[in-house]
Amino acid sequence: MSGFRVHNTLSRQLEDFQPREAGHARMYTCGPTVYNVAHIGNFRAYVFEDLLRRWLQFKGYRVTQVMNLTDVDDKTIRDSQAAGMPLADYTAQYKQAFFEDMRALNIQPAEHYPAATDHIPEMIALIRTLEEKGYAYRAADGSVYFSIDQWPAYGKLAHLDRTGLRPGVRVATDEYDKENAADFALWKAWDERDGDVAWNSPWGRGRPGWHVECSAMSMKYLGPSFDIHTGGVDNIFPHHEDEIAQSEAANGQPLATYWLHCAHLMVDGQKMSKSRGNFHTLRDILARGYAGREVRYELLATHYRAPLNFTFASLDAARTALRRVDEFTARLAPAAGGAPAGALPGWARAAADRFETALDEDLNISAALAALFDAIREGNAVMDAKLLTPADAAAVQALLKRWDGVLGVLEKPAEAVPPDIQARLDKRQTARAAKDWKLSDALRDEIAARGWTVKDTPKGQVATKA
RNA sequence: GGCGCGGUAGCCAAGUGGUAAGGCGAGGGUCUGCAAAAUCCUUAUGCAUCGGUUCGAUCCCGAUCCGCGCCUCCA
Repeated sequence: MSGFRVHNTLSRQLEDFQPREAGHARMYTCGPTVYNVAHIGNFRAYVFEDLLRRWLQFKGYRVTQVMNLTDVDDKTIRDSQAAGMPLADYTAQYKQAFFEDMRALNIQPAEHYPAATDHIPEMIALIRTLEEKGYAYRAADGSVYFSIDQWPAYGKLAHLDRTGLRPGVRVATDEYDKENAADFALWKAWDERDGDVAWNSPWGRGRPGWHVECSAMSMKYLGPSFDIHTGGVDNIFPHHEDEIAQSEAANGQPLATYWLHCAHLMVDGQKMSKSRGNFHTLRDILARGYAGREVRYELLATHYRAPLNFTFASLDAARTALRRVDEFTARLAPAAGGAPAGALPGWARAAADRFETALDEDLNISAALAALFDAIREGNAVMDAKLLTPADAAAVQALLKRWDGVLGVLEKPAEAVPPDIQARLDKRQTARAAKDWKLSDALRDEIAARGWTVKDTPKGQVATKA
């Protein structure tokens, strides 16, 4: 028993997490299509996956995470052509932007970020295997399709009855050659809209279908069968269903044991998406003066399987909540005074237990944060009563650090005080020593005008960036 | 139509068959030269609606209403 239970989309049940290889968790997390800057709805999924990753590490597992970069598909081709750029140059800029945003959100890097265009041979090999085993067929135009009629388990993830699959409204004109409307492309024959984007293959020039990259790359980096596969709920069907069909038909073993899917980020009650145009990018939000850390908290604080309605009001609430965390840690440091950590005080021990119990239960982040804030309240009360020993304070500091290994949001990035602000702080300190309140207040106004806030605490002035 | 998610205080959000965590906001106290901040306390007789099971249901069962997602672009 690992104690960690996860909701598996396959069974729609909570299941105890047991990796295939003892002590090692292998996970594949569907990544971005790099045709544009990702929006924060996309990042909700990556923050969820980061929490999952960090929780596995907290539980003592070595984690191998793979996140793919989809750098060839209809949209990347379309938009690179519109920009008049080679595909690789066009996608490179969005790959870079993606990693910048991931850093701003304090998301730990995965072990592997394979790009689709670097794995065409692996995909061709997989398609050949499927062809040899009779799961794939070649259509008149040179495209290769997966035949779901040859794969009885089709629909097991989405819980779809194949007879109930309604023919899609959006059936592309070049898909008349399919035997079954639900068959999906493994290899797409080149057409003129693809321009110079094409690779040679046993079936002629063309490009891979969307789903096949994930099957080929997960196999390469994680083996034919691994532990966890994640993505947004919109990936359940068809993307993950198709991945399962391809991989399991080719390998004859389960692709992944656990399938975890996170709910959507909403805006005004509707799914945030590029096509709806109701999205915010991280850049936009940072430009409004919010910190990546605040956005991370906002995305993190709601359970991953519940829809999250994004508002600036809740981002403000996140900021205020984090300020409370910061005040507590700032207060704890002098209380500890560098003393060695003792045993956790009882109230902190209880909070630590609740924190772990909460995250063990399918990453119940709300209950874990409740434990955090209870600890802060009790810690403050104990400090008010001057009952916290340095050893206690050091132990609580260590607990917060341990928690932050999971949350990635408690530690405030240091703010360097610029020289002009520091000079005013020094002058103000002198003025205050002389009880020259008029000058002190004038300096405070000057500092405020430069975007900083001064607080007078028992230990002196503290300046923070507004 | 099929497969799903959600409806808990002003807002956000956990949770349990025995009487509602936490965050934000609000009100009050403490601290303070003033301020700001902080901190402590208080803040849902009720958990969409209607039935049922039960000694007892927000939590179990049934039905209904509302919002949202997927059903071959989508985290």
